[in-house]
Amino acid sequence: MTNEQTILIVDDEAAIRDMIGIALDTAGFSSMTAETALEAHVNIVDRKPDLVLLDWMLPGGSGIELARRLKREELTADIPIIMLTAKTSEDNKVQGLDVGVDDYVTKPFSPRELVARIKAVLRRSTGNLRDKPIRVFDLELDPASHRVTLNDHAVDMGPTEYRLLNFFMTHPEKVFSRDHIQDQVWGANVYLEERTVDVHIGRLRKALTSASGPGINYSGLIQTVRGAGYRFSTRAD
Amino acid sequence: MTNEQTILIVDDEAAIRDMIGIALDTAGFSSMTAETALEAHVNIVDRKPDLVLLDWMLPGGSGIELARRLKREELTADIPIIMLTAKTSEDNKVQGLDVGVDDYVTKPFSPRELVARIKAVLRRSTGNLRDKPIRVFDLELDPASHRVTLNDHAVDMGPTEYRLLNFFMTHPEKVFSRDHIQDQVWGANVYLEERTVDVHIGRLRKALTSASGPGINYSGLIQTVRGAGYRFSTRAD
DNA sequence: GTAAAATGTCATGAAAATGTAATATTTCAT
DNA sequence: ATGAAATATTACATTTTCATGACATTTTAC
Repeated sequence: MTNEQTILIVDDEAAIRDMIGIALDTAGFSSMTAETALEAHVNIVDRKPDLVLLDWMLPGGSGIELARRLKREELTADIPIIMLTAKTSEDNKVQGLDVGVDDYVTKPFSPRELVARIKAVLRRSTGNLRDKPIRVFDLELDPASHRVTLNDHAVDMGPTEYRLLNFFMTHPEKVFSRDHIQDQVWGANVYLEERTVDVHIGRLRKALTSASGPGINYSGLIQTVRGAGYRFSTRAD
Repeated sequence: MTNEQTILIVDDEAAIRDMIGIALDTAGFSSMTAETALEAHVNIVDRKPDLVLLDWMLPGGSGIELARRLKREELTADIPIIMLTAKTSEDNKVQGLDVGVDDYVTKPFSPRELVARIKAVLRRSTGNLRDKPIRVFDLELDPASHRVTLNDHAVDMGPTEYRLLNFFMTHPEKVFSRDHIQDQVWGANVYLEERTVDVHIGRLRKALTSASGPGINYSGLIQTVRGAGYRFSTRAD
């Protein structure tokens, strides 16, 4: 499947994980699972799911702790979280939403309800921030259509170069080390040669160059910072 | 580098401690070791390592206990912990690990994977906070973008000159001996000719001069203190 | 399945940065 | 003024870092 969204299910009961997994599968999502907060955290950092279903009542009360932590760290703060809980207490809700959790589903729930909530949250979170096109001069990256255009002409590049450019355009005027770029673009704990980043930077520059007209060359936006990494900047190098 | 990061290895097997120690050394970390949870705790409080590698199978199950304790105490809660676990023998016990540990690695692991995970965790925990730009008149050094500007024009300099200027701008109005500058800019355990500092001072001054307009020359901020060293000062020499 | 596209690694050469030594200049006490 | 000491500047060999093209392999589209 082309662009299936991935949901991470975090629950210590296998029966619940299976049930949810089947429901998600039916609804056209792919899913992965974790039993513990630790396992979940590693999975999230490594594989960046589109949404996390998180059981409130994980052993050791670590569900809420994990949620707080995910929202605190920049790398994971954008990933929507739906909390699952058996309790209907208002306290929990307040506490959970306070942490920045996106929604809240109480057990027992129907698969249909769960799927509906998931879709709603995904729609909301992708609709707000990530769907807005980013524009720098005549260079535009449109997440909705997954397209990059320069002077309204499509810029041809591979998926990795797209993610790279997307990361740069959403984090302008900052240096990033090759390691950091790997974390953001490839996912943490993917072991690549450091130079691989260079190669993709080169490919991105080339794509921008061949799309640039005779005027300014947009590849100049991707700047090499010797000894430090790379930087996306509109200012002269 | 200015601050070499220190990793504490906590494992009861000497062979594993040695192996990890060598791997870390190769990767440019310095390391210290502890055999028992008690010894580890003393080391941590005493010497504040940047990260702890903790075997959870310490005698008496004290590895988990130590992790829990470290995360509970405010003084040590911010120190990242990576758990070393044997093969997932008893999943039930693994759940007890949900104490806020940052990552885990299952034995046997490759040194490469371990180092990559350590770097990733360190990036996540320390990379978030970034320093604010420092400005002196029209000279600005911005750590986030790793850039020096003078009247909004980029000042071109090498990495060493950047570190040098960064050190001076964060420690203005004080004289520093060449030795002290070496420690701060090159690192404590690097031996250089004393005159090397002079050369880099010269390069920094030159960079500032060629970026300065016809008005005041910013290289005057880097002042020679005969017989003592150098000083960064906004006051006339 | 097959062809095209994408990906990651390596080798190579170019460019930049670095540290040292040699030489030039400045400073200061006398 | 003069010479010694301290610092500045220059030149250069070496090392480090980066860009790029080639290539084998994997993934994707059809």
